[in-house]
Amino acid sequence: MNQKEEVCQHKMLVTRDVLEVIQGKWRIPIIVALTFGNKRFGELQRDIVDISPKMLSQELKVLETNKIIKRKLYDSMPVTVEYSLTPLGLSMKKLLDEILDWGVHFRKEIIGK
Amino acid sequence: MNQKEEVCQHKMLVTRDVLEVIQGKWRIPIIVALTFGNKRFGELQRDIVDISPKMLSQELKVLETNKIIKRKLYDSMPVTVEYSLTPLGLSMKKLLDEILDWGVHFRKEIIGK
DNA sequence: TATTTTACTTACTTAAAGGTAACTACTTAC
DNA sequence: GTAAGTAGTTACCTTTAAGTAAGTAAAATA
Repeated sequence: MNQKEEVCQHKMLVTRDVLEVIQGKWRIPIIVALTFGNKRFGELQRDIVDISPKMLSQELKVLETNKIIKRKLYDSMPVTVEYSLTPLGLSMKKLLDEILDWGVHFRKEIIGK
Repeated sequence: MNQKEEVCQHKMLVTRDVLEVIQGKWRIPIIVALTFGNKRFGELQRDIVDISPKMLSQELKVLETNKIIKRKLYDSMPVTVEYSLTPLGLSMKKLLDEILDWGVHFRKEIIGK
């Protein structure tokens, strides 16, 4: 295997790791929503149209496990929970921006404006 | 709905479009492989470890439909086919770089070096 | 004529992701 | 005591994604 092929193989490995973390219909939207500020369960459910409480709960857990988001419980009168991005989550900012940039570009090219 | 919420909703919409295009286990790896140069079906199969001809063929078709890659047939002695990135595919370079950058960062943080 | 090479396709199966609807637990307000 | 708001959970079902194994086609090579 030559130099170029080795670099290619390594990039593919890294890519797979990333995909495991961000894969699925809801994770990126959840992270994007949280870039607009910390939010409670109900707020996320309102912001992310069509997500069910089951999926939201499930994906929040995965993101927490991967240290992308943080869950904070306030034992106020009706219990409230606040979700926020961790430093690792915040470190996705540039990646998210590129997704959005390319998305806008893609819409113009394919979907046509 | 206030300004901030509208921006949030719009970003979420764009995100969903992007996810539809790059979703799945194999599409990003295929695109990454092609950033290393044009390749034939067999080469892609060798580069992308574990992909079956069925999945490769299927995903190449989707990427072609979305104008990310181009398929060129050479009617040489045993027929050969060359796949390459279109301008739209090439425009993903920065996005791919960010995926890789963040992936490297993520490995350090979570998987631990 | 049989084998190899290239690029797939097809039929079938399994596994993973996602959706739906109803329910839980706790507290406060009426 | 009943309803409403918080943040989920649970069981079940459907859909989609992915894997497996074998087969196809066309031409050149031996």
